[in-house]
Amino acid sequence: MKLITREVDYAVRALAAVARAGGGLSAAGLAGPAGVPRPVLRKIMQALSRGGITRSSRGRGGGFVLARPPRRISLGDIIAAVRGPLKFNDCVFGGALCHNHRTCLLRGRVAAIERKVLDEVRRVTLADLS
Amino acid sequence: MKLITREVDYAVRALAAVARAGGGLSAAGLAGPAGVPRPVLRKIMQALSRGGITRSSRGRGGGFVLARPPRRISLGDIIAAVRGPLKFNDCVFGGALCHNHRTCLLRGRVAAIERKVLDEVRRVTLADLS
DNA sequence: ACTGAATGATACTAAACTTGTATCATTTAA
DNA sequence: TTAAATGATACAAGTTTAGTATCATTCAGT
Repeated sequence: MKLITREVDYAVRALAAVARAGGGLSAAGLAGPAGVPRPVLRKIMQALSRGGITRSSRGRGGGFVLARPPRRISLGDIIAAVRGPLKFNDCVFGGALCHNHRTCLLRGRVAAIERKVLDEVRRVTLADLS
Repeated sequence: MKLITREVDYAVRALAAVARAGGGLSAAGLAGPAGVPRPVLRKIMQALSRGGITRSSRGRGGGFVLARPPRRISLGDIIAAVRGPLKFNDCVFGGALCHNHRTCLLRGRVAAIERKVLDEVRRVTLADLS
């Protein structure tokens, strides 16, 4: 099971580069140094913008800047933007079939673990990763 | 991302049934009540036996029993047997290409989180889940 | 011995997710 | 007007997960 997929890894590297640069950086400018295929990086940067982590400016000379300081961008934010929210806990029986859904012992335990992981990934910030 | 895949979920249910039964249970006897396709359950039970969580007896009247008391079978054991060890941390660059492998900040953080999750899944036992 | 019920091992198919590619539309500065 | 950039979206390939099928082996009961 991967917590950090390739896309998350790319996203962290790209954001670190944006943070270092201070000014705006284009996807093309990011992809090269990071060793990431340009179209992939574009998709990732778009997801980060949709998630409110970066702000983009279009057109010639455009690019991406951080929407807030690195210390206020968490690994959890990045994962959520790129992959959607964490879900350790996909009930096999989808709630409909399983009457124990609310009381299921496994699910309760796993939900608790998931909350801890969420705490952890929110505690790590881009500032720690740059 | 799923910590609990369908197979792990099945495995927990099946083991809980074995624990309740006290005596040995066959895959066929387990699959029905749990609502799991029989061949799937067989594969899972085989994995659990290979992992030393259950002991099997073959031939007529055979089946599965727990290899040790429920309190000593952890969710971590079950996950490891069915899916292999947890790996949050698949380095994108596979170590060969990436010179920062040892110092990579992201990897260090994620490894720490992984250790915590390992602690957690080892702390939950089959006895808690039955 | 024979038979039927059971696991061991393994190969295969199907579905879902991840990764990477391609295209076209829109915006903006020069 | 043009070139450089993002927005949106559709598509293809690769990998993982889920489920199926088969044959070999073991063992109790007759």
